[in-house]
This record gives sequence, structure tokens and C-alpha cells, in this order.
Amino acid sequence: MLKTRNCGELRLTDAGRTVTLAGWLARRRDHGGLIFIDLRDRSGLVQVTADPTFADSYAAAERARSEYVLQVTGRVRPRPEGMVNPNLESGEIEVLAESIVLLNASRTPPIPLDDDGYKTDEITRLKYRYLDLRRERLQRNVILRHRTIKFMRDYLDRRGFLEIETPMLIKSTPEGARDYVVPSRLQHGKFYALPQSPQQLKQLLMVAGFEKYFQIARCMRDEDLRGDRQPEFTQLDLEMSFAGRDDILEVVEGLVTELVPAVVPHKRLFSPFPVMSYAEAMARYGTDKPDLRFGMEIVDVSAAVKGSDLGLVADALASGGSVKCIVAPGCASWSRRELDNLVELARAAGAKNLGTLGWTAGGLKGSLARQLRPEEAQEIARLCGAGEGDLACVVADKAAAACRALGALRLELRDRLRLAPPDLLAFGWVVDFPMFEWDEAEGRWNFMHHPFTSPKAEHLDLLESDPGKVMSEAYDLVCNGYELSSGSIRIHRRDVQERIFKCLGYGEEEVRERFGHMLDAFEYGAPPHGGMAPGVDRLVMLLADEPNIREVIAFPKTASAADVMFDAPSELEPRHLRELHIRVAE
RNA sequence: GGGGUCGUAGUUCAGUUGGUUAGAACGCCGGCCUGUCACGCCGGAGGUCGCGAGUUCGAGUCUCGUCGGCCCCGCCA
Repeated sequence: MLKTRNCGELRLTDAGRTVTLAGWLARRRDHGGLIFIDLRDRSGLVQVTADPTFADSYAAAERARSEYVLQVTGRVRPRPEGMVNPNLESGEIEVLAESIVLLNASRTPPIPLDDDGYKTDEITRLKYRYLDLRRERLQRNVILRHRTIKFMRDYLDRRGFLEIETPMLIKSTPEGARDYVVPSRLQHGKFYALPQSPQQLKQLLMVAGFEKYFQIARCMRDEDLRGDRQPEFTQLDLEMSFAGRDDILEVVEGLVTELVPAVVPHKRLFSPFPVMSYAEAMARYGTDKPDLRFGMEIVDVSAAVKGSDLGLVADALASGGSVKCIVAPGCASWSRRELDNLVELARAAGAKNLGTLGWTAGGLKGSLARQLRPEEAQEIARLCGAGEGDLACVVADKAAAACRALGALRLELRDRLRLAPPDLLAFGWVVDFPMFEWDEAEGRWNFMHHPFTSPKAEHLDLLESDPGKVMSEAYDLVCNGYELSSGSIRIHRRDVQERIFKCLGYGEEEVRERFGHMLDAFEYGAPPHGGMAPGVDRLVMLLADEPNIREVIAFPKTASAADVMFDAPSELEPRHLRELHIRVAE
């Protein structure tokens, strides 16, 4: 090795030792007769002092510039009285350079590397990602990601899980997410698909008798990107045989509960995780991935206004809808402009309108102040616990639509009022999802999770008669408003699986061609099984307090799924295309 | 596919009602400086105002188009 020690680990106890370091020049302070160099490697920074006494090393220090790669040999010594830098872990000492070898020079970096990088043009950061990754924040994130994955492997190994790899070149399935597709050279006109997840493969591993499987699995989905969605991402994919829902939840909850204090000890979490049904989550938070870091739950205030002659309210109640409300604490005196903005937001989220009602010392404020009878306003206050200074946001609509709009509003208020405590990871379980949801566009039932999800046994009889009422054995892990993981107990019987495909409107021929291998497998002693697949990128993003998953992925893609460093995707040589039997249409 | 927003020096930004040679800070280059640590002081270089049309005597500024970034909706078995 070109180094005997790491820069960031040197301490006062090393004083007197001669060390050889190698790293990058983070900053240079040239005092004419004395040069200080902050030398950086993965472990951190240490100050190297170049003194003219060592003429060669001093000359090298004069020539060195930012991001030059240096090998420094010298003696560790305590800093002089009053020169300790308390902001630096190694700030009590410095290394007096006896020799400085220039291992490589560097052009001036196109982006600053000594800050957190949030303000720097992201496209330039990504183009020079290998430099961007040198910044301390990203080094920390990548290391945290490593520790997280290492913890997962160790934990699951302890619990008897086997890590098993599954193929990347598999078969396209038309439903679900769009596939990334790979042309076959050996078979004209045929294509592989990259896995959206190893779902079927891990179920087949259960049929194969491995009982407990996991994989740090790369998944590819050719869908539009978001701050929390990349075209390729990583899941901790796991599956267990002979397990019920609670067994799966126990494994994952145990993993996360032990992981957090191990890798981010400053973070807090609920233990045990709260469990709520899908219906409850929708009613209380207006979403199936509630942010449980704060309250502001949705309250039904229909009873308070049941006699109201207000158009929207009366219409909603007459047609079986409801009047729902959330309370924004201390916002009663918000300006017209701020309130209008909320109304706009609620409408964008699907509400017909948003009524506001604020309780101020000077009386009622807001759009509903004059439209409601005093006793109605008073009853609303009682039902939702609003007091002086508070603002009620009220939506009258079908219950689901009202909750959905207020759910969106709730997140907006969270951000405006900073309601989410920092360092809280509010994990929770959402269970009892419906099996199907009605697809308006296609005019048929579609699965909510995936077609291998088991219906609840007691709802099997409803499959054909009333699919909308069938609950599934699916469950989600949520955290701080993100869906961190989905899972389910799977179907392990051919007859049940066939009934599900039928409900989804798949023809027999189609089923045989696409899922015949699964159905066949279920006939050879498939054990009851289930599992889930936490999203590693999102989890690490939350652990690292990052605003998007690009910050915890070494080489992420832009919102248009481009890699600006490689300039991918790119066109292929005609020869290459011919070999693959592909002609690009104009 | 739709909506929002942004694009000016290497980076972060300013740029008035359309009007002289487009500015600042950081970074960079040169000089000075032996205790700095965001070192300091002096000097300097650095611009296809994303790109293309148009309006105008004149466009960083106005119009249209286009490309790209980010966020949101749709989409995400």
C-alpha cells in the first residue's frame, strides 16, 4: 500500500509516529514561508504542514493544487498551543511533511467539492459524478448504504434466510409496469425483459423448498421518474414459506427496529410499529402511505352540518357523501392569498371546493364564516377539537374524494408549518388492502398489489359475486409519507390462482402461455408462503435525511432516465442492430 | 401525455421601462505573506446570456418554437 494510515483517523495518541498518507488535496493555505495542506481520504481530513526545512516537500506543496493526489510521509505532532482546530476530528494534531510525492495532478474541478452540493447544478454534478461523490455528504451516504445492506444481510442470515440470485434476463409480462426489454441475438425477433422484481422467481424458490430466501435485488421499471423513483432500483426482496402475515411483519419490523439504532443512532422510531387497515389509513390520512410523524387527522364533521342548506354540503350529504375536515393549528389569521392557495391545492387534488373556517379573537373568519350557522361552526369546532387561532379546512364530497384532497392538504400544511419532527422515522403498517380496484379506463377489475396475492380466505366466496369486497392478504410498510415496502401472502393453490386470473379477465390460453409455469409449480406441493420487498433506496434516503433517492445512489439517472456521464441511452451501430435483427422505425 | 418552474462566467446569483463596454461573490491564474484551517492582502483572466427564429433603430430583457434540468398529476403487476 502507498499509505500506512488513514488521514481522518490520526489522533493525539499518534503524536511522534512517522506515517505515510495518501489522498487528495482538499485545500491549501499558502503563507509564503509555510504551507498548510488539508489532505483528504475516505476517512476524513488531516492537516499537513510543509515547512521550507524540507525543501523538496515544500516545493511539491507549492506546486500542488486542489484534488491533486499526494503521498505524504511525515511525523505526527501535536499542534502548537492555541492552534487546535475543534471542528476537525484530527484537529489536535498535524503531520509535518518530510516528503510529498505527487501521485497525480488534477484539472480544476468544475464543481465545488467542499460543500454539501445541494445548490450546485445537478446536471453538472451528475456529469462529473466521480467528483461529486468525493464530497463528504455523498461519501457518508454511500457508506450508510453499505452499512444498511450489510446489516440486512447479517440480520437475515442470523434468522436463517439464504441469499439466492435470480436471473436478470427473463420474460416480459404485459400487465403492471412497462418492461425494459433486451433483444435476443440467437432467436430472431424475440426479447427478454429485465425483472420488475423477482416475484415469480422467489415464489418458485419457495416451491423448491428453500423456505427462507432474500436477495438484494435490482429491479427495472420503464415508467416515468420521480424524486423517489428511478428506472432501476434496489429492493431487499424476501420470501418465507409456512409463514403468515404476522410472521413476515415480525421479521421486517425486527430488522428495521434493530437497523435504525445501529446505523443512524440519532434517529427515533415507534416500537412496536402502529398497524392500521387500508380503510382506516384512507379515512384518517387520505392516503395509503400516511405520514405518521404528526397528527392533523381527518375528522368527519357531517353530523355538524347535516341540516345545512349550503349547496355543496347538502348535495354531498344527500348523495351519500360526507363532510370532512382537518385543522391547521394557529392558521386562523392566514391571509386571503394563503387561503386561496389552499383552495387551489385542494381542487388540484380533486375536491370540488374547499371551505375554510378560522376561529380568531375577533370572531369567525374564512369562507364558511358567514355561510354556516353559529351552532354549526361551534359543533365543527367541538368535533375536530379546534380552538382559538385554529383554521378548519372543510371538504364536502364523496368520502374518498374528500379524504384524498384533505390528505394532500395535510402534507402541504406539514411542510408549511414544519409539523414533522426531524429525526423521527414514523414507520407503520397498512394492512387489509382490497384485492381489486376498478379500472375506469379498461372497464374491468385490476389487482391492487399483484396477481399472486392471496385473497383473505373468508372472502374467497365473494371472488366471482362481488370482487370489490374481497380483501387481500397484502400489507405495506410506510414511513414518513413514503411507501417503503409492499408484500403479501401469496396464492399457493392452482385453483385459487386460476380464479384470480379469471376475475382479472385473462383468457385461458393467455394464462397458460404467461403463467403456466406458476400454475404447474403449484401442483407439485407448493407450500403456503409470503414475503415482501422493502425499497433500499427509499429507506437509505430516509435514514440519510436526503430529499430524493438520487442522493443515495452512486450513479443515478435524470428525470428523463438519462445517464449524463455515459450519455446513455444512445444509438447503436447499424452493424450491431443488424446482428440483433432490429430496424429502427422513423 | 399534462401542469408548474428554472436555464446569464467554472460555481452560486444580480441584471431597472428594451438602450453605452453584461456585474458581484466564490473558484481559477500571478505576486506578497511562517500558524492558517472558508487564511489574509494586491493584481489579472474568464461570457455563443441553453439553442433557433421573429418583433424592433436596438433584445440577457418582448413573442414563438425548440432543447435540457427539477417538482407535481397521469403512469409506477
